[in-house]
Amino acid sequence: MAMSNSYLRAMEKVRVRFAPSPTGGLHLGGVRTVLYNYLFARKHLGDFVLRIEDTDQHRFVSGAEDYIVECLKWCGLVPDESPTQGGPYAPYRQSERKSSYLAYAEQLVAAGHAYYAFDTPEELDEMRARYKTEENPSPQYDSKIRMHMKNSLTDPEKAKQLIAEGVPYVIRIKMPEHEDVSFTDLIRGEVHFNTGQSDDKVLLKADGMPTYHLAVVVDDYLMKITHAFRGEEWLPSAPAHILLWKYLGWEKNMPQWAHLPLILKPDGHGKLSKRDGDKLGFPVFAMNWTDPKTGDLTEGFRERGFLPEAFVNLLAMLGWNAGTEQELFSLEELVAQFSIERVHKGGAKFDFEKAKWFNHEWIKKSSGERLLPDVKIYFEKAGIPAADDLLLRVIDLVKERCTLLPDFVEQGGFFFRRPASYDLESFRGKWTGDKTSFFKTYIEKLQALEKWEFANMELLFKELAAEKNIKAGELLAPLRIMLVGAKFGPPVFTISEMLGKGETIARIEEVLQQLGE
RNA sequence: GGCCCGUUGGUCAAGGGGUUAAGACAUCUCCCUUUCACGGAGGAAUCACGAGUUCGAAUCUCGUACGGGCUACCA
Repeated sequence: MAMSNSYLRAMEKVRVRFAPSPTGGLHLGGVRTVLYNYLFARKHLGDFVLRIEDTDQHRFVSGAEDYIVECLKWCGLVPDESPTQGGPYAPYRQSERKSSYLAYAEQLVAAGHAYYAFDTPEELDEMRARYKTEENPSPQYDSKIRMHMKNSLTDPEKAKQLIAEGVPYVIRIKMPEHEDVSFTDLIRGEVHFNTGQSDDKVLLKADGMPTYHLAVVVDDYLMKITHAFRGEEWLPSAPAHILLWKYLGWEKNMPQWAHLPLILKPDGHGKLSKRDGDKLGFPVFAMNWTDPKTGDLTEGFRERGFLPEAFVNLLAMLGWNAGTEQELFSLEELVAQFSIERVHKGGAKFDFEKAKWFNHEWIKKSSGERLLPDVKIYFEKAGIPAADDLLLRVIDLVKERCTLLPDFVEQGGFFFRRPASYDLESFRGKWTGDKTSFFKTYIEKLQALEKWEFANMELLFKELAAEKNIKAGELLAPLRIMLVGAKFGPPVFTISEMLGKGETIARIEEVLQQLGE
C-alpha cells in the first residue's frame, strides 16, 4: 500500500539540495544534513543536487569544494547534479550565477519590498553603539530604526543621485512592521514569527553578490527545489525567506522546510565545533582537512579508521531512529526506512564511544574482501608488506578485536613480522630451567611434526607438559609471548599454525635466547 | 536583553492518557575464554519543576526553570 505523505505534492518530482559554503572542512553536522537530504531524495525517487554557496569572497577557501565532493564520494552520497557533473540547472556555483540576482533584488525594490541602503560599515557600527542599551544589547537595522538611516526610504531623491554617482549600496529587505509569518516545519510543526522582531537583512551586497538569504530563495526556485533541509540555526531567518518567496511571487513553489536539530558537544553545552574534537581527541570532520593558509591539519573520521558505512550509520542515528530496536543500517536500509517525521526536534550530544561501537560492529559484519583494501593501507603505512591471501585470513581472524582500522596492524601485524619486543617481564619471575627444557623439547617435537595443524600442536604441547609435570597454563602464557610479543590475540595454536613451522620455532628460539638460556 | 527552538538514565533513545517506562553505548558483577577480544547472564541508573484537565498524565494545557540557536554587506 502506498503511504500517503502530506508533504508530497502531486505530480511534482522531489528535488533536494545540499548547499554548503566552501570555507573549510566538512563537519559532522554537515554530513548528516547531506545524508538526510540524500535519503529523502532516494526514498521518494527524487533528485539530490549539490550547490556551492560561495557568495562570500572573504571566507572562500580554495580546495574546500573539491574536499566536499570527495567527502560525499567517500560516504557514498553522490549527488545527481553538481558543479563538477553539471546538470539541467547549471551553473551550480552561486558565484557563477552572480548576474541573475540583481534583477530579483531590483524587482523587490520596485514592488516596495526592499530598498537601497548606503550606510557604511562604520555608520552601522555607530548605529549599533548609539542604540545599544542594557535591554537591547544588539540593536538591529529594522523597521524601527531604518528611518534614521541612509537609504532610499528616508530620502528617495538622494538615493537616485547616489546610485547615479556610482556610490556603493546594498539592497535590504523591508520587513513589515507587524505581520505574523508562520509555516509548517516538517520536523517542528507550526512555527510562528512576528516580522517586527526581524531585521532588514541585506539581500544584495555592495560587491554585487547576493547574501545567503536572497541566493537561497532564488536558486531554490530556479532549481525547482521541493524540500529544503538545513540546520536549526537557520530557523530565525526563515520568516525573511518565506516573505521573499511571497514577494517574488513564487509562494506556490516554496519548498517545504525542515530544520534539523544540532549536534552538540559531548560535555558542556553548545554545538559541536572543530575545536571540541581537537580538545577531546576525536574527529569532527569527515576527512582530514588541511587549512591552506595556516597549514593546520584537522583529523577526519576516514583517517581515524572509520568505515564509511559506519560513519553514515552513526550519523543517521544522531537525531533519527526507525522506531524499532534496529541500530545497524546499511545505506540501502536507511533509504527504505528513513522518514523525516521521525527526526527529533532536540539536539543530540555527540558520543565518540558510541561512534566507535558503530565502527566495531561494521568491521565485525564486513567480509574480509570488503575490509582488505582499507586495511592494506594501514599495513603499507606501517611498512609491513602483507600478501593479500594471508592478510585476508588474518583480517577474518582478528576483526572482532578491531574497533578502528589501524587496530588491524596492532592485532595482526605479528603475523607478518616478528614482534619488536617481547613482554618477558610478565613471566620471568616464574621461569625455571624445567621450562627451558620443556620448550627445547617442544621445538624438537614440532620439528618432527608431520601435519602442521593447531590441534596436533596443542596435543603435543599438553602431552609434553604432563610428561614434564608442568601445568600447561604456566607454559601457555610464555608461548603466546614468544609468538605474539604480548598477551593478546587469537588462540595461540591457531597463530602458530598460520605462522608456519619455521617461524614458530624461530620465535621460540629467539625468546629462549633472550632469556639467556 | 529580544525573538525562536528544545527538555525521558552519564550519552543516544522507544513510548504520544492506564506499561514492571523498551533497547543501545558507557559503567559495575558474574559466566565463557589457560591471553586480549567476541559472546552470554545480571545490576545500578531516567520522565526538569509547579499548577491545571482527567477516575487516571512521561504522554494534553498553561506557567516556571534550565539548555540551545539567532540577533553581520558569514553561511
